[in-house]
Amino acid sequence: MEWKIDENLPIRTQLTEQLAAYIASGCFKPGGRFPSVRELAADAGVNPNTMQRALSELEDMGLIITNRTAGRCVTDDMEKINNVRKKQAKKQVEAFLEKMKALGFSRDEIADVINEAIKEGE
Amino acid sequence: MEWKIDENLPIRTQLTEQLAAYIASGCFKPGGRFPSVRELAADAGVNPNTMQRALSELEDMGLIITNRTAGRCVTDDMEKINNVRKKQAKKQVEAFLEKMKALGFSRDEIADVINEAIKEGE
DNA sequence: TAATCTGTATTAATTGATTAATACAAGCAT
DNA sequence: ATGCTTGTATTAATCAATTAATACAGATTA
Repeated sequence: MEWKIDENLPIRTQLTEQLAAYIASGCFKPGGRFPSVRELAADAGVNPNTMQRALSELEDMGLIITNRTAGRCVTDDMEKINNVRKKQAKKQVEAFLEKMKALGFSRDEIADVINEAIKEGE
Repeated sequence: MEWKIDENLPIRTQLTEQLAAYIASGCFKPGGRFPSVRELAADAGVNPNTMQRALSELEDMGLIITNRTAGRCVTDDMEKINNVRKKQAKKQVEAFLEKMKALGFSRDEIADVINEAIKEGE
């Protein structure tokens, strides 16, 4: 499992976002077992308390289900997962466009730059 | 002057980024007068100390020049300004692509979504 | 000259996030 | 039944960012 944590930004937020992305992208199977708080915390090199809060947020989003003593599992509600995926993507797109516009990029310029970047990555 | 501050993220970083964008996009004329620390701080609703640090970062980036007692002015080095503009844009593009990939979006999907979003805004 | 503005520096207080160190109750497997 | 793991809760400590309240020196301006 891979973690990209920027020490300068709130950790809990990043944990939530990345775990949500892992679920949304199918890295965690819908309906499948979800790792324990302590396991995830150790893996991410983070305090269990912080991870616990991130998981609470994931549950609020409806992405995981908690069984008090038997651990957690990923929701099997594919519609919910897809909704979260779309919502997160929309959020990223909007934030990106806003920042590019602030830098003075026109719509056309943004399209050019992004298409160029996508090509380069191949 | 417009400020978009997310209380959950480090303020100084956001101030620096937004001011850099204002300069990069030409909202502040190259070579022109730059507002005082106190003025900017009051306008942004932020502590002068925090704004001061943001301005220090802007100076480190070479975007503004400080005249100890006569205030500051924007650099007239257009090349420097353009470099910063490109650098910031690249940073935004890369961060955006990474997050979209984490959500399980393919290159084609990303291209579709972004082009759609650009169209919609018109 | 006096008032005002500039950037800068300093120290303390405050606030929030994160860590740390536990503890507890419930389920599950041996 | 015993030991293990689970999620959860609690309290204190730590650390960094931000705010607050000043102060100072130099330049400008009226």
